[in-house]
Amino acid sequence: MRVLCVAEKPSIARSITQILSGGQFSTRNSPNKYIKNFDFDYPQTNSQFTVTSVTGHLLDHDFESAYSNWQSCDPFILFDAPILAKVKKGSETIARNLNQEARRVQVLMIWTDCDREGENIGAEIAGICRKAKANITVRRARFSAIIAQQIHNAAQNPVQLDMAQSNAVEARTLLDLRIGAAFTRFQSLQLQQRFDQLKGDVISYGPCQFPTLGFVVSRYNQVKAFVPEDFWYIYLALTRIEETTGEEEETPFTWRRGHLFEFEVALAFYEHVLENPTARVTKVTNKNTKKWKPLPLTTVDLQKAGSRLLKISPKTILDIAEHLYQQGFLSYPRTETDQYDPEFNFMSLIEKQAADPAWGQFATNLQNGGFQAPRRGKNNDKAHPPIHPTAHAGNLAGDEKRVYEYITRRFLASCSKDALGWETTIDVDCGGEAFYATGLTVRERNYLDVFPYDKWSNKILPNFEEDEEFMPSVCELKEGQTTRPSLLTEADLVSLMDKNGIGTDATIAQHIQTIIDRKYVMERMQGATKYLVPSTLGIGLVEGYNDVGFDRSLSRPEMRRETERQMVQICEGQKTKADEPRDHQRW
DNA sequence: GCAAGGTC
Repeated sequence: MRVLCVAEKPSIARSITQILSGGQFSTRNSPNKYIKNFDFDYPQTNSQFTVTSVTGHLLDHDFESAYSNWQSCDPFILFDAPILAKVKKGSETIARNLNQEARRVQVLMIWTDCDREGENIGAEIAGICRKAKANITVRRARFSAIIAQQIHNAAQNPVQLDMAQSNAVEARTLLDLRIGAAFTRFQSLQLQQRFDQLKGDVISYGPCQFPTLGFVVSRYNQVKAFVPEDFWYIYLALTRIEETTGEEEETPFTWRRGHLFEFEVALAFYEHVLENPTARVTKVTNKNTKKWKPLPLTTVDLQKAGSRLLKISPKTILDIAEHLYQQGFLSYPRTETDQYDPEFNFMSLIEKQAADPAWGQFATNLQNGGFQAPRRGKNNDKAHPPIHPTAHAGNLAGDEKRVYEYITRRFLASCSKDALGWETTIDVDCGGEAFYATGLTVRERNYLDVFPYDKWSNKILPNFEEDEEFMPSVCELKEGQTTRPSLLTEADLVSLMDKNGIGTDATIAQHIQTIIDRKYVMERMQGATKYLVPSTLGIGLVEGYNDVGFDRSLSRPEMRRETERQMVQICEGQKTKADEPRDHQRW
């Protein structure tokens, strides 16, 4: 029997081939320069296998040409206009390869990622192969990690494609196109007519880009509407001569009440303290504490860290990681998974870092007993492991080097131990009011030695005994003001989108780029931090949609959440894709 | 000229 295996991307085709063939295979070129066809015998199922791949989705959706002219077609017709699926521009060679290979086999086995998009890509592949060979048998291999035992198991126990999941994706695809095209044309034409300065600009609407814009505008409005408030607090401090250094050291104590917004009340407390100014130590607490090592790295985390620590935009970070992946230095950089498979081979990867001049010694220490299995996060996309270095890269430069370094240090840190410390809390009573001071002694730095991005340092307190009394050297009623919230940073925006389900790990950065390209949002540097500021156009669009008076504005994330919920319903068989567009036409 | 989702 001849079997054609099709993976979602070339790298997976190669891995599957390695495992199933045991390394004995021959390679043929395909009409596409990225894709190879691998042939070998698979005696376990008495078959001859050919393994190839696509590169993600093969099809693109668009309206029939009768609907392509913006002027001559009412945008609202687009909600009902027929949509055609055709092979994407640039993917013709991939489709031709499938066509040729399918003719040679009896069975098609789909090896796309085991997620919704993977199921849909599988259906696209099946469609193309069936056109080439109508009676081809279609099977689905299910695997959640590139591990020999799982891959063999998947090859020997194939299942069926899950058409419900595929249909859910198709429903979303059509919905996004209809809504996006209709609203984009409508608002572009309307606004271009009203405002000369917008002539020639596309004013796009998208179900992801608008909530993204909404977050930026909403924070901007909060900043603008902010009115600072005065508050008051009692500040207590004791100056002592530090025994070892002979220097004066001031130990500040924090008021347990924090700060108060009414001056008279704060003053009353303060006067009471002044009448009884002797401070008494009520309690000295010592306890072990630790600073947790970082979780295994996801795409969203990498983008946040990159923006915050390396000052590289989310889009650029992903591009750099992609390039490092293609060179074989990194695992697949688009992943939601923050837990490693129990069988993951950490040691062989740590070994590869032992040669590095900067962190090689740390890697060696991990090999010699310093290793501890990484923490397990809550997310698993069942398709890819957390981002980790797969080879040592010694000759990188510039931002590539910095990104690789962050990922590698983070990997080594996650394989190390939590930092351990000793925390001291001094509780003090003064005039009936409670104050406290906290000190920290770092006992074991552990992961911190390889991960300079986390700060945790000693804060030494002088010795205090329980029931000890002292006269504070400072006791003041201080005034402060609430501080204005800051504009949104790129890292904040990535977090908000992730939390609200706007976009995916692979697309969040693109949506941010889109609202910048559309001139809805500008980047503004303040010191070393990049903030996002909405333009007049961006603010106007959001205000416009808010004013329409829907209970859920199109600039809010709820609409996307609803689409997501309905996709889950399709996956679970409670709805069909035919329900979807009609539902949305009501508004 | 419109979207969002894969991946190169």
